[in-house]
Formats: sequence, structure tokens, C-alpha cells
Amino acid sequence: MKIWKKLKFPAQEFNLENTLVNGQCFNWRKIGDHHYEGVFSKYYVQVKRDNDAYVQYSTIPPNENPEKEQLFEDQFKSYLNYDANIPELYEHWAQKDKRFSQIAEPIHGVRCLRQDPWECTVSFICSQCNNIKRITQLLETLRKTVSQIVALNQQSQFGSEICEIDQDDGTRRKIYQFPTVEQLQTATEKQLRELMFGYRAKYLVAISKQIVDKGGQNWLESLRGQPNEKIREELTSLPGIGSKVADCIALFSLDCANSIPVDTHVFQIALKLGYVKGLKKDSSLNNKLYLQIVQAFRDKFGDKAGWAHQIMFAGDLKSFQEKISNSNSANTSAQNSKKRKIDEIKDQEEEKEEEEIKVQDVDTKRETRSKRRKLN
DNA sequence: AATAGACCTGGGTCC
DNA sequence: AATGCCAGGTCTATA
Repeated sequence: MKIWKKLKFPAQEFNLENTLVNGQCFNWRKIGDHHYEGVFSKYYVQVKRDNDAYVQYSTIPPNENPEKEQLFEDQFKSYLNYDANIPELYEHWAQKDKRFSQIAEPIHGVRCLRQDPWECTVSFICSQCNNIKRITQLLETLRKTVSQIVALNQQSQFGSEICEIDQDDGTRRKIYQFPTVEQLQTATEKQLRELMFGYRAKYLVAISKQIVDKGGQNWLESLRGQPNEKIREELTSLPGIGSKVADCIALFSLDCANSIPVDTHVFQIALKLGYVKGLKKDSSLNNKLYLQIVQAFRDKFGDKAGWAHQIMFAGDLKSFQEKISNSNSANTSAQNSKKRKIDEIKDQEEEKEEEEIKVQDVDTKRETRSKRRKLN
């Protein structure tokens, strides 16, 4: 029987869906309405929203005494950046940007997580030319198989198994911890390719070795709190990590809230919203432009610009598009007329300030495509 | 200094 | 049913 623990966490502070499956991490799965399961640290965890004010969580294994329970709660709160006041930040950001104010309600309660830097590193190496679903699947396979490889090499029966879960179809599923740097190092490129990691396999093997040589987990954690430039410099010297992945690791695991990972989504957002002036419509994302976009986000959103960026990023994801359009159609109510007026004023101000930049409208293109898909 | 291509795999797309 | 294209990027080789 599960023991559920309560945590005070209003929905505007923490929306499970908007936070756990928005592309910043890949260790959570939806298993019901407002209900998620995941592997966190040495635990299998379920989280669900209890009511407007509380979330509940349960762990396997359970924490057998109050001290351990407290330790876990502290660890989990730290992972959730519990002390950050998200609604307050939202309000601040919504005043800075019109697009942000439009998506603030449908994508409310997004928290940037404080992830384990090693898991985060592996996750974002896997993210290149990939999608959330497949990344999640790859990492699940990695937990399971590397654990077995380690067990095999050490002639030990157990790898990093956490528990077994009963499934609806009557079978049982084993849950494993995320492999440590040293554990992943024991896997070969060939083994990882067989697990469908593709060309990312060689990066993972090489990077495990290099990070072990630098001091492993401790070295990664020593980067916490360092300036963004320093972190970028260290991480991009490793194979398979460029600017974008380095900035993801910095933002999501190394306390670098002003880090702005510029991927194709963010690039498109910056083009569409005219964040960088004087762009040609077919400009390519080179290093100089990358840094200009980073600067534009910082100028606009301030010292936690990376957190704001994650919400803008989620707003561009296909899986969140429906939420936004539903919310926009609800915006016709009289309640929102005040908000619309504010938007109009902002519109006018922005038009005065900035020249119209003509870029192919990404949304339109996407809509046409999805219509076509539905017809088929 | 800047910019194509290659790279694994899988999924939507186009006849 | 079959084919080429592209995806949440990085690395390498070149006019």
C-alpha cells in the first residue's frame, strides 16, 4: 500500500504537466489525470495533484523513519526549486513581453527543475535531432540496460534496481536508477548503438571517460553556481556538447537561471517576435546570432531569463499548442477585455519601436500541415 | 570566419 | 506502398 505525503504547492506555483513533460527533463511519464510517475534519485516516485493547494507524492522504497522522510522531502523540494515564487515572476515577465502574457495562463505553473547534472548531460546529448517521446524511451532503456551490463561485469546479481512495479496487464516492470558516470563508462559504443542511440553512442562513451578523468560527479557539481560563460567553456570542450546542450545543462542542473539554450524553436520565436533587429529572413543560426538571441532574452526578461525562456519554449511545442488555442478562444469573455486592451497598447508600442521584420509565419505553416494531416 | 554535409533512427509525407 | 525529408545538434572539412 502506498503512503502519500502532502506538499503545499498551489497550481499556479506548480503545474505538473507544464513542468514535468515540457522538454526540460525526460524521466517522468503521465499515468493519469494530474498524475505522473518517474525515477528520481534512488526512488521510484509518483506525484499527483491533490487539490488546488496541495500535491502529493509517494516513493518506493518508502522512507522508513521520519529523518529519512525529511531528507527526501528536502531533496525533492530542492529538485523542484521549491523556494522560487513562480507567480510573482510570471507577473513580472508578462509585463515585459506580449507573447509571454498570451501563454502565461495556458502554460501556468512552469518550474525550472534543478536536475542531477550527469543525468541532465546524458539527456541533452540524446536530445539532438530527436523528440521528447523517443528521448524518454532511450533514457528508460539506458537505465535498465546499463544496470544489467554493470551487473554482468561485476558478476553481481543486482545492478541499480530500485523495485518492481505491477502493471495493468498483470506483468511486472523493473525500475532502475540512472547509471552513474562510472557505470555508463563500462558500456561500449557497440552496445549503445544496439540500444538505438545511433551516432550519439560514441559521444556518450567518450564523455563518460572524460568526465571520470576530470573527477566525475563531483567535478560536474563543482560547476554549480559558476558564471554561464565559464560553464559553457568547460562543457563545450567535451565531445558532443555544443552551445545549446551546454546551456541546457547549465539552466536545468547547474543553477544558471540566466542561461538561454537557443534551439530551432527559440530561434524561430526570436525571429517571429523580432527580438534581434536587422535580421535577414533566411539568416542561419551561427555563433554570433546565437549570442545575440541570448542577450535579447536577458535584456527582456532579466536575471532569471532562462526560466522565462523555458515557458516561451513550451509555448512553441506542438503538445502545448492546443492548450493555448483553447485558452485564446476563451479570451473573448468580458473578463479578459482589460487584458486585451493592455495587449493592444503593447502592440502599438512595439510597432513604434521596431521595424516590422518579415519572416515566414511559422504558425501558419504548421496549421496548414496539421490540417492536411487531418484530411488524410 | 562562416557554412554545407554527415550522422542513427523513426515518423509524417508524397505520389 | 515506397521514397525522400526532416527533427529540440555537433563536428569536420572546406571555398
